[in-house]
Amino acid sequence: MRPVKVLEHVVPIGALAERTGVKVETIRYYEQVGLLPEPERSEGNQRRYGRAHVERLAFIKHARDLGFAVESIRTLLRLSDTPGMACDEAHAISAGHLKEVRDKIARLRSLEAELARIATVCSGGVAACDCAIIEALADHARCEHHNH
Amino acid sequence: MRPVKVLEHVVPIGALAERTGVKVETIRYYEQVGLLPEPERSEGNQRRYGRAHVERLAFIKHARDLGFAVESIRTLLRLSDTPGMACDEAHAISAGHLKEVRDKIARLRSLEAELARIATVCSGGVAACDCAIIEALADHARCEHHNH
DNA sequence: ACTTGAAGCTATAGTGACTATAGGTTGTAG
DNA sequence: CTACAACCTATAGTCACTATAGCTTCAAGT
Repeated sequence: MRPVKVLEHVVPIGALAERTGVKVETIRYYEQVGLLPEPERSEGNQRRYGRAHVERLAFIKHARDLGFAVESIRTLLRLSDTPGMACDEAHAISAGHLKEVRDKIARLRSLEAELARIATVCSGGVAACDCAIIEALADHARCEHHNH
Repeated sequence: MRPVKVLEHVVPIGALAERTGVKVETIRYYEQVGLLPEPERSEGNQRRYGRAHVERLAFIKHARDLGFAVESIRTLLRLSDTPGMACDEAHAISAGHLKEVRDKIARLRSLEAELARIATVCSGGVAACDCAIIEALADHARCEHHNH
């Protein structure tokens, strides 16, 4: 049996990137801002990640995909590291973020309606248009979008 | 009749900010990046804006509120400055932006569903939760959100 | 053993669209 | 004439990366 020189779960940064779908540069960035702990290094000073890093980075990736801010993720990670952790706080972060997402959706729907209106004004051919889109943008008074 | 020292439509930057709802710093920024032309200056080197500036800044504000990128606005302004302008191009920019907004809405709705699911897992009391939100984030396999 | 080339390293600057700060000057009302 | 708000420039900071330059290390092939 050959000596186990490289454990299956000890991987360089490129492999970690491939496994988690997070870019190499982004991984180094997460380390820099303290989201991902500093890993061991090879003799030649290259990063070597273990199973714990893979899991932690997967957590971060999933949370980022869901739109959580890095600051929120930092808190969530801290909570998950705490043994008898405060579930309330995690719930609050999650609920707060859900509210933000819903607000953003509402705002975008309002924009969508206004943009659709503007876009159709000009679709009737060159005759009516000199140019209706430009005019719609210039003339706020005629705007049905009142969020602002 | 008193001499018309200050025309009603020649205003300092603060008044322009108030009229358009754009912050003073942002106005200077727009000038810096070439969206808003450099205005006349007072003897003491302070900016003095005329009616044209008010209108142009209102256009920019409206377009930004609608989520157009500064780069798109630059193009739209160029088009609106052209006499026999290319309405097609304005229409394309507008339609492209509408598509972006719709894509963004779709993505956010997917996030919303997943977040709502995660948030409810934990709402049944402390018993079931150690902590379900953290677990949901850690365990991507159980995730119903498949955009990523 | 040696070469080559991909993958890794650090440090720094750039992105978009502002926002904030420091430290100075001007305009105007009392 | 004195306060003081409003203005000025220049520079740095925000967020979450992304890109670049100029190196070193690793692993596979000859």
